[in-house]
Amino acid sequence: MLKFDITSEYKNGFARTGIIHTPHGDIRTPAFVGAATRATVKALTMQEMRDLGSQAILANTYHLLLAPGTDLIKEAGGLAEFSSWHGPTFTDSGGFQIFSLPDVKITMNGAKFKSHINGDKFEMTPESSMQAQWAIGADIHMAFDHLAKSENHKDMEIAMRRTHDWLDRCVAEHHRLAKIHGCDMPFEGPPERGSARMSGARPWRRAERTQPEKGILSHEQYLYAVVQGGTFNDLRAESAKYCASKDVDGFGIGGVFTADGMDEMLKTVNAILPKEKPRHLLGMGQEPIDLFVGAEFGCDTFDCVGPTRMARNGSLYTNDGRINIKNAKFIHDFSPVMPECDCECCKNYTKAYLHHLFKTDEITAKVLASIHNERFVVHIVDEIRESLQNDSFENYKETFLNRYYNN
RNA sequence: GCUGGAAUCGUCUAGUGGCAAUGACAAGAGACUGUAAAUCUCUCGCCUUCGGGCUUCGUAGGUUCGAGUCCUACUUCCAGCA
Repeated sequence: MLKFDITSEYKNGFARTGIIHTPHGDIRTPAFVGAATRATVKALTMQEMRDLGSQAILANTYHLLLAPGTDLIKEAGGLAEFSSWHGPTFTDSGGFQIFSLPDVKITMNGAKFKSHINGDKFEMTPESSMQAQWAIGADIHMAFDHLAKSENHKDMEIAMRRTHDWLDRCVAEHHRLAKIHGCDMPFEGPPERGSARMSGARPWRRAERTQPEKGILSHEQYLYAVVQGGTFNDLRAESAKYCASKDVDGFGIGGVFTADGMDEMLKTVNAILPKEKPRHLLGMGQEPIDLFVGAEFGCDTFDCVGPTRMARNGSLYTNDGRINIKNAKFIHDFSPVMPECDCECCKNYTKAYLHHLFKTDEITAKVLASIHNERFVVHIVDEIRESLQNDSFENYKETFLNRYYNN
């Protein structure tokens, strides 16, 4: 079982701070997890990710299945080793991507789809997603879920029930694979400070483990169930109950697209999910309000492609709202993107310079912008964690959001 | 000097008698939430009460109901020959 220590609980009964102990190191929560879909955070090196304070990354099973193939990642020693991240890792199941493709056929077994790269036909099932994720070897896996994009209650209910059926199969397959990998021993707790596992230099491996099959990743891997139900809180409650009853290590909350109504939904879901297991809010974090509301109502980790995608497109976060660095008004602006920011971009470069890099399509433009945006969201969640611990969350939230959204 | 060719929106470019006139780039702005995203959308002669109005294809004339397109002259540029 994944070890999760709750270090403080907030007075509203939902928010908390904690530490998730993974085989590749600890995650102090709440935490923003960098989206490294294809085993890389676009435009950034893993060293840059470490330097900007990222604690963990999330890769995608669908993308890694298509390229370079999950067996190759296993051969390389797993996601952390392959990518040189050497820290805590998550994988998404592939459900979200597959159900975003144009030609998806849902079958009894799972979902049939075509590669967006070359049209190759694939079928993904709960079992194959688990197998792929075990080959990729992230510390935390997501159950294969059906994300419906409908506004219709009946459609959402059908998708939710399918997600629940698939969850049972995911759990069974996960435990089968855990046994094969020699990871069925109880987790013994966090490593000692200064150990290889704490430093993150190498994947942590247990000393007294039965010798695994050759080529099999030997570290513990954990499974999160994914709560669905869309915008319907009765379905959310049902889904949370179902997921809570399963033998999983934590929970993903999926199918959320906007902060509107998210507070009520999270109150419903997180009141049902067991407190002692971590919760990941899937895909949310492009808007600062997502992070505040998410943490306030009991989510421990977040991932989102928004910050880096917007960075590549020239949209940069500041405490006064987003700016488009490509706008002509920045041609002569020799101040940093955000003077209060401690990132490499803001400490060393001006808006005028960044504007120039973007207008001339220099690669560095995307690098520096990505460093800044990723640091911005990582920092917000770090501050949220601090403020929850010293009981200043409400004040921080109000001050931040007022300034961000009223400028 | 002679001969031939060419001049179209910031740039390059399509357009041989019936549309403010093609496409690309540049420029201006917007979008982006478990990344089919180094992507996508809009604007791009001037004015507009969004119906339309006005002025445009080197310059000046001409032919024609109608000219970026045909004719004449001029200007500039390019190539070749002197």
